[in-house]
Amino acid sequence: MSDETFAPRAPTGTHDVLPPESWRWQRFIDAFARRADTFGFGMVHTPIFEDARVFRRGIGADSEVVGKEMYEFEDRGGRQLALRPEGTASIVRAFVQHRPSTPWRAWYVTPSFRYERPQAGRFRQHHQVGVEALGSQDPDVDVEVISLAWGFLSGLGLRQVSLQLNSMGCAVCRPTYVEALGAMLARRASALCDEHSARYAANPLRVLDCKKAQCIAATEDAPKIASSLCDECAQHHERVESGLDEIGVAFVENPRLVRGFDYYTRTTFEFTSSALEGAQNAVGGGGRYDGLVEMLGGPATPGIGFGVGIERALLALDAEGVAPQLPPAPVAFVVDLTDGEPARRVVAELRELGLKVERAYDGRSMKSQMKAADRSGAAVALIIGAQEAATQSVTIRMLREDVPQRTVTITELVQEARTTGVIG
RNA sequence: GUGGUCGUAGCUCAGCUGGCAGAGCGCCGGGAUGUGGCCCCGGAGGUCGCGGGUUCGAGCCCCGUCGGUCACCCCA
Repeated sequence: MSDETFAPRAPTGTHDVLPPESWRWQRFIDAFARRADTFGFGMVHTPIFEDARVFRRGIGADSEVVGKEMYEFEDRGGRQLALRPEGTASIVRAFVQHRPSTPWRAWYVTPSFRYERPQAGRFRQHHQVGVEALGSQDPDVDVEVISLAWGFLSGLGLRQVSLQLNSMGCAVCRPTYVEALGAMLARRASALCDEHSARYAANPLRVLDCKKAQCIAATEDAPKIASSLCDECAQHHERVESGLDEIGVAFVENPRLVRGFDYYTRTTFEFTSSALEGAQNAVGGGGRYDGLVEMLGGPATPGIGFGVGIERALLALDAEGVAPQLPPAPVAFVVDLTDGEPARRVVAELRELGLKVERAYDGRSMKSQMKAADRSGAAVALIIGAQEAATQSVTIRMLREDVPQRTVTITELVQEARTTGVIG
């Protein structure tokens, strides 16, 4: 592309987040951070790229996300790296590397990359907040993790979100089930959808998740994983369910819920919004991954976590009509007609008190500055003209209420602001 | 990867069977000399996504291409 026509844009499927939208993001992340902290999770940062094997091993080399959608590249040193396609594997890699004492609880906020065709609610770079709890297989941890997600989503104001729950079994009981399911699918291969009639054998579980009418019909009476769980898994699942009942978190049992990553064992769950039309209705999901730490070279360590998509959750809030909160307006806007030191002093001293103060620049006309003051949403305009500058004072003009304006010295203004926390 | 749809001012869009590129909003300036919103006047701002083709003439028709958007698939 020649320089004359070079007009850069954010790459396909990526987006800039500007005010006021960025304010919503900040609030969203803050709310999650506070809630995660009350549950004892500490924030963890990991690099957004990893040795590609970190993702390939745990998520599954033949999974959609790793096999077809991962951003992979070779760096200048010949290393095979990949941009993070989901949050869990990196955290587990960090756990294996640093071996913190267990139980270990981490929360994160991160971009996540998948090479997909963008559409409503789906991007090549999206963002998630999430948690991972490592080192315990207690079903109470499952319940806590799920209730953290649930409480967070409803705390945002979401009402049309439902929780779907399933158990994927473990290394002991799942193979038996998958074999039985595969055998059954083999007998009906011709009844499956085009894609799965040829590929069901690679991962029979995925067929259960297929939304095509043929597959749904052909698997209607397929064996349910719930009925082939081993005793330990069945007991674990029951305790998760009763725990959720106890604390009043409603869920629907969905034996067809199969998530896209191979590392899941036992508890899996997904939060879907009925306010989001179409297929992109999952706002969050997660599950237990009792074998993942070992797969990444660590000691046998159980774990469970979830991720919530920031863009999806905000989309769901919009769809439910939850009004976004606006950033706070400045408390004062300084209108300066003298291009003088007093205006700079007022702005600096008020900001030093922690007050949000704005002003105009470039020596604009008073009319222009007053318009800017009004548009800023400030409650008060502090006017400094030749008169005020000469006496080190400001004229306080209230913009939102009908009261006479008054003039005070800058020293008085700052003193008043210091004691009352407001101006005017 | 497949398909639908749309690309005209910063934003939202109009532009007739092909004939001088427009509006609203926003922005800047002004409306008796220091006062915002409402109103009035003026101004800046465009290679009509890009490249070919047809034509006396293309924003409009044809082909290609890039991008946005929506859906399939998959997922947050």
